[in-house]
Order: sequence, then structure tokens, then C-alpha cells
Amino acid sequence: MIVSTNLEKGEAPDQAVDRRGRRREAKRSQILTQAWALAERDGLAAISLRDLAERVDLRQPSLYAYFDSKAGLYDLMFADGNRQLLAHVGDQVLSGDPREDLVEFVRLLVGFSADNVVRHQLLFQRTIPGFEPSPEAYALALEFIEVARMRLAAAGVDSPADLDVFSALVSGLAHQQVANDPGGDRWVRLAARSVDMFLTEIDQRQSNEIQGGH
Amino acid sequence: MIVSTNLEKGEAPDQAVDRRGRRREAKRSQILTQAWALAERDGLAAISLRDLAERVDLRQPSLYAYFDSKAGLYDLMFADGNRQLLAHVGDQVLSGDPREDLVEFVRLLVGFSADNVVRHQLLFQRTIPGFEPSPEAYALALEFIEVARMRLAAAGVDSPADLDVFSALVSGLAHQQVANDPGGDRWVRLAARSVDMFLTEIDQRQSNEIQGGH
DNA sequence: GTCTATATTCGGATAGAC
DNA sequence: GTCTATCCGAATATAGAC
Repeated sequence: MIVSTNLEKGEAPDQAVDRRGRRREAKRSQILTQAWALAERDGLAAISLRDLAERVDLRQPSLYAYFDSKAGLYDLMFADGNRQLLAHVGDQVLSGDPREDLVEFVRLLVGFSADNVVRHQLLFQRTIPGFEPSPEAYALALEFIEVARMRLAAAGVDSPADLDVFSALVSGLAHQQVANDPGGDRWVRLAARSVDMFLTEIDQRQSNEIQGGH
Repeated sequence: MIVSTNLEKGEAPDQAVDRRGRRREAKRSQILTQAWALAERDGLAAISLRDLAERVDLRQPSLYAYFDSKAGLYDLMFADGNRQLLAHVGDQVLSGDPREDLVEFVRLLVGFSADNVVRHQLLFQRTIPGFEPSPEAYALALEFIEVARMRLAAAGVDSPADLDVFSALVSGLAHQQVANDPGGDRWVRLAARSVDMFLTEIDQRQSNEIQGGH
């Protein structure tokens, strides 16, 4: 269900993209799809440009028309993965009940990791030794964080410590899902219970403060 | 504070280990120490046997007297890391209050990950593509799991779903700590609050069941 | 158990023609 | 933008002497 969503930023959809541009974009998309597939097979760090070229019907040096180093490829993948994640959580139809929406958001998030282990690794783990995303790619990551922040704010969560506990809880669900039941839903199913536990604790903490508890 | 604890299993400490054996053990320990250091610098997957040999004053082929492939090295490291983790949590002095002890256990665990990122990666993440620990090495991982299970049982936690939520919570704290504040304590500090939140939810769930709640 | 020497394969990257 | 040809370095692993 994951489709590469790698369109150029400010591209007008009319004449700016001529036949040449389309061909190039198609190849670019093909490269990303196969890069993810290779990462799934061999591990993210072990992607070989030779293998990648073969899979997209190019000679290995020709790849350098699409990125200027292997780190550049990871940067493309980082941006692509974030666009896919944004599209995935963007599909959510809000119910109007912020708590319920937050549960569903967590389900979508953990489900995304479960179904896309290598994307999870590249986006949320630091598995590539020297890799730092470019500012443009990182902006997409910030965009996602902003979505999460808004969902939490709607449910009344906004203190830094609360956000840290929440991020730990969600990343833990995703991590356990990926590490111990990849492709399954053993931890996805615990999303509702976990969010409930989290929100209840915050409610109690706040009512304690109102009553003058420590 | 981490020391390699790689003693042979059933070795009698008297005459069984002669001068030769001691030298060999010392080298073995040296190899492991430097392997961890290299992994920290270059990433776990990028350890080079050339670099490793140089750091322990051997020629690269001589390493094969200590393991028979690179996977064998990872296996040694996996076992070593688990022994260190067991030693780390084994230092804990129990207070008699299982809840308090559980909090401290989580603090030790998250602290271990925070201070030993690569060990955390090798033991808890699946970052090396084809690596599977040998049965002997995996037995040490099971030993740790058993310790955790006992600590939880003492605090009254034993249902499978509860254990899954707990494992997600703890691994999430560790993961966020490692990924976003390596060497710090931003998530370590949340251990007490998180465990409390977790145990409170279980208490409420149980009292609901007694009262005939859903 | 450690060495020298070497096999073999594979990696990323560049030059320059078309 | 894609190709052929090639460079250069690095990787793991093995053979065989001491």
C-alpha cells in the first residue's frame, strides 16, 4: 500500500513537467522503490549501488545522475519515507473525539512501523553510522512531529514531560512490534489500552494538582 | 564501568587455566573491548577485522583463532553484552518493596542502554542483517528475561498482555533515551513515573474485574 | 597461535565518449 | 542521461611456514 510520493517541491503540474521530466521522475520513483526492497533484503546499511542499478535497468554509474553519493541516496529515502508516513497518518478521518482520534493515530503509527520495518529504522532509529538528513529532508520529519503535537494538544497533552512519556510509549510499541512480531499486530492491538493508560494518568495527575496534592 | 566478563563456562579456576589459557583469555577480553569501541565509532555493522586486529596487536588472520567468521565475532559480543547486562542489573540491592524494586530495575535497564548504545543495538534491536545468536549465547538473553519476569511477578504482574505493555514501555524509554539524548538522562528520569502509571492501570483493571466491570 | 602472502570479491566513485 | 572502462581501496577468508 506504500507508494513512493517523491514529487519535486514547487513543480507546476502543467507544462513545467515535459516528457523528459516525466521519464526522469518515473526512474526516480523506480529507484526509490527498489532501494527500499533492497534494504529489506540486505539491511539498510548494506544496500549496494550495483544491485540497485541492476534492478532499475541502469548501469551503476548512471545512478549518479539521481544522487551524488550513497549518503544522497539515504537522504532521498529519508524524505520519501517521511512523505509516506505523512500520507499514511493523513488518511485518518477525525471523529471529533480527541481521545479516540489519538488512539487511532497511534494505531496508524505503530501499524506503519510494523508493515515497514526498514522505513521505521531509517526514520526513527539511528542505524546508519554517519547519516544526517539534509535540512530539506528533515523538514518533512518536523512536519510529522507537528502533526503528532497537534493531535496530542487536542487531547489536552502539552507539557514536555508528558510528551516524552508519550513518545516513549509509542516508540516502544512500534519497536517491540518490529523486533518481535514483524508483520503481525501483537503490539498494535495494545495501542488503545496504552493510550488510555497514558491519558488516565494525566487526568489523575491534573486533578491531584487541583486538589493541592503534591 | 563496563568490563568484559567473558569467562569460559565450566572452567575450574585452579589448574585448568594455565599460563597459556590465561594469555588467551586476556587476548579474548581485549578483542571484545576493542570490538565494542570500534562498533561505537563506526557502527555495529561496519566493524572491520583489519581495524580490530590492529587495535589488539595482531595480524588480521590471527583473529580467526578466536572466532571462525565475522558472525562468530558478533556472537561473542552478543554473549558478552548479555553478561554485562546481567551483571549490571545483578548489582541491584532489593528493598523488599516490589514496586520500588521494579522502578529501580527499569532505571538500571534504561540507564544501561543510555550508557551503552551499541550494546543496546546488538541485544535489543535487529540491526545486523543476518545475525542470529547461537543457542549458548541466546541462553544468556533468556536468563535476563527470566530476571525481568521474576521482578514483574513480585510486583503482581504476570499476564501476557501486561508483560507486552511493560516491555513496550521500557524499550520505548530506552529507545528514546538512546536516540534523542544519548549519554543523558531525560528518559531515565521518567522511569518512576512510567512504572507507576503502568502499575496503577493494572490495579484499576483488577479492581474493575472484581467489581464486575467489563 | 601467530605470522606472511595472497586469493577473491565487492564496494563507491570518476573520466570521458556518445 | 546513459554508457563503457577503469581506478582504487577495502572487505573477509584461506594456505602454508614457523
